[in-house]
Amino acid sequence: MRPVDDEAIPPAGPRRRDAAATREALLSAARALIARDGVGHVSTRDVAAAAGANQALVYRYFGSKEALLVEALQPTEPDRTIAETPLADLPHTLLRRALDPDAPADVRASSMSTLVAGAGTELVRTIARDRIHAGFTTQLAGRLDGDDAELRAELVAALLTGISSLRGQIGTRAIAGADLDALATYVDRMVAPLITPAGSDTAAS
Amino acid sequence: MRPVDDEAIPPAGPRRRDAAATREALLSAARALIARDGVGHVSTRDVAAAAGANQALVYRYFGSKEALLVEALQPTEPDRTIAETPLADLPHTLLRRALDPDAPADVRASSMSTLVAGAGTELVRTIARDRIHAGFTTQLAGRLDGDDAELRAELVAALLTGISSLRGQIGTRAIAGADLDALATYVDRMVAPLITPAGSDTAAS
Amino acid sequence: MRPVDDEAIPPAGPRRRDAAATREALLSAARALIARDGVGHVSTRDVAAAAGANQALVYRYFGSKEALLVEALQPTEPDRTIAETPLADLPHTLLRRALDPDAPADVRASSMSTLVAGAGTELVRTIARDRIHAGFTTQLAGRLDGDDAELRAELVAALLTGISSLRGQIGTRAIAGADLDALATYVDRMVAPLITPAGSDTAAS
Amino acid sequence: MRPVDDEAIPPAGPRRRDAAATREALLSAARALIARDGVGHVSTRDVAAAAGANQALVYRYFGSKEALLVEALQPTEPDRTIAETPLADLPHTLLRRALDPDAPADVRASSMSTLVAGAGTELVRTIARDRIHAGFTTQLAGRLDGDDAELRAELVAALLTGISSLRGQIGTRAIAGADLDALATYVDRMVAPLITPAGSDTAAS
DNA sequence: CATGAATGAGTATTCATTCAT
DNA sequence: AATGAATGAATACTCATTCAT
Repeated sequence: MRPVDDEAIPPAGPRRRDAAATREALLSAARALIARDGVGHVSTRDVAAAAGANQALVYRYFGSKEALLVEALQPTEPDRTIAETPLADLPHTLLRRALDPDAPADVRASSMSTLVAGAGTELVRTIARDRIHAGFTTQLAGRLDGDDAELRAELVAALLTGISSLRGQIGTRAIAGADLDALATYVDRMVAPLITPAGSDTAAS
Repeated sequence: MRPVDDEAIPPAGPRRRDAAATREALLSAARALIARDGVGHVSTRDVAAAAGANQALVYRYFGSKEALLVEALQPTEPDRTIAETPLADLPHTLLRRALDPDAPADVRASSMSTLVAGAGTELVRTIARDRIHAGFTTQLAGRLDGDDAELRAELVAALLTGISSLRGQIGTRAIAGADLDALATYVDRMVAPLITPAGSDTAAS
Repeated sequence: MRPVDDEAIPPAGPRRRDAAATREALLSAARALIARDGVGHVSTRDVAAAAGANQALVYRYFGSKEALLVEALQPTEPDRTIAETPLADLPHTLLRRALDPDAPADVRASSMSTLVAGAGTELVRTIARDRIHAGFTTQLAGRLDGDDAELRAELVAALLTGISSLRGQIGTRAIAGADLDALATYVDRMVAPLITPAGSDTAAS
Repeated sequence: MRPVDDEAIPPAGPRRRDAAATREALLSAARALIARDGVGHVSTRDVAAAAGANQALVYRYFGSKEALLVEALQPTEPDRTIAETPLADLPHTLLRRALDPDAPADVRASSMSTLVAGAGTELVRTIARDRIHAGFTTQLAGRLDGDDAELRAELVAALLTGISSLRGQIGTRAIAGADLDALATYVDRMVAPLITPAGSDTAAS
């Protein structure tokens, strides 16, 4: 029932007398551990050790473990993809972003599949919900015509979340093994009925 | 699955001197707790209490907490839905099964979204993977014609997993609020490109 | 700022597999430590160590450190002194009880001066208040005639509390060095105006 | 003295580059906190914050938390009451001084009941003892005729200490609720046998 | 002279697990 | 077959204190 210990996260060298750097080191250690073991499995001790810092500094800089995690789960830079990508390109663009295995730890730590995997606590659920609401329920839905725009937007999120969970967390054979282009092709087809102008077909079942 | 205390799980009466029954009581208590609080939140003490049994019996009968959970996460009866439902009806049928909030605890405990939410541990990941392999990668893929059958089958699983996560765990506004019929309609449309005889259109993008 | 380490409390030998005895050992260790170091300075670890028991047993048997302390601060047997001693003998009788240096740890742990010395926490304040209310404000006052019975009764408590604080905690030269008989003589004289039938003298100042 | 948050202690503005003033600010903050929360509840961090100073300055100026507290617990100005008040007026005069809730923080911080309530540590015990020795065992006793002068003087201290503990710390019903005049009347009567020229009656019991 | 960064030891509490009965 | 006692390691968090700038 313990998380994987492969892919060890080496303790960073001591980063003496530099508050900003220490804070960042803690955050970044937290993200690495979250990405590797899941939100539910990070302890302040491990974070401090991985950051090469004293455990008490977590409280100096963040006030509580929870506050540290909340900050670690926030994406480091705002994502304009949903706002700016042409609708037709959106599905596979988002997919590639979500599945990029070379993404830095902070991106992986704040990915949807990481969040869903840590959905055992209200904290994480809230963060995940807010992120979907902002990106999909609000932003993407605003770009969709026709009925049920919010629902259709969230279904895009659901598909992407499901895929990244199966590929990144669970590791099912076909999805984990597929190449991105093949996946992108199918995702585009599945999403097409949601984003193409609904027109008269909304009523059809 | 959110840790709520509303829906209390009453301690079962003492089940003295009946090994099989005690074992079963532990399993069933574990399932109820998993369904209510998530895999990551069950303690052997709570399970024992809910089963009206002694905590040490977990070890007598299962050897470890982990082993108990593994068994509790297995579905109690084989599901013939994937094998027997006409392909065209399969998506919404599976969706209704996955989202039924009145399903018995053992079904909810072993649901995909419960598993994904507990994906912080290798144990749970393995169980989830095996279940998708059996139901989708193997069984459903076997019923699909054309290229990439396994991948297309797993994409159905991904969509359903994503939807039930967002509805049952995260609680996003539109998906959590939608009525099942509306959801089913859209799911059918999304899945259609995957299960309709692919014919010549597999190559088209 | 650390309490005295003289008069070491030896760790009791392991008291295996006897719940009642272990519970009692914890209580009694707690009382010894309270009597020596004050309520504010007992840690669950020290109590467990002094009791020769595991720290977790504090929680098994008492639920929390606070609950253990509350129980440890309770007198072990009800005191009928105030109810049954003739009024004229009461002051020196109570004094002797309060100052007996050979009293067992449980009596010393629950003494007024110990409580007052730990008055930094609401918990201890409440216990002290309740004890004085029961013994003096209610019981003794009920036996007093004339005006201000409650106040006069509490003044008896105040004097006794003050004396035992100065003798037992602070250790002032004269009070700590005095023999009990001399002390008793003066206490009787001080208390006399409070317990003698007030008659017409209440008005006099 | 009960840890209340009502009566908040505002952080003083920055007191830059004035060693003496900073030292004084720390002392005075310490006194305010002691008076409000009790000796056992002051942390160097809180003191520093309340003084608007850096926590490390506690060590620069005092060497240790303990040394700061020792100094904070000393009365700021010598009290001539015991030396100069006519014996007959002394009891109620001292009582009013001890119970004045509007006394400045430094007086309240160094009051006997505050000291007794912090008697869990040797440090505080020593301070309390020294203060009683100076004021009562030596000074007051010097003004008393007859036998056992030191003991009788300390008994006055004991009574006053007891009363202020029950009124200010424990809060027993009658003593905490009594008005000062009533209290003073009874205190005078109790103390009378101690300070009136004892003459031949010392032997009588 | 003053600051703020860093440290190590301490706190209460919980949990999976084993042992004796 | 079952019970309840006991254990050890882990967790989040706090505090007095020291060090480098």
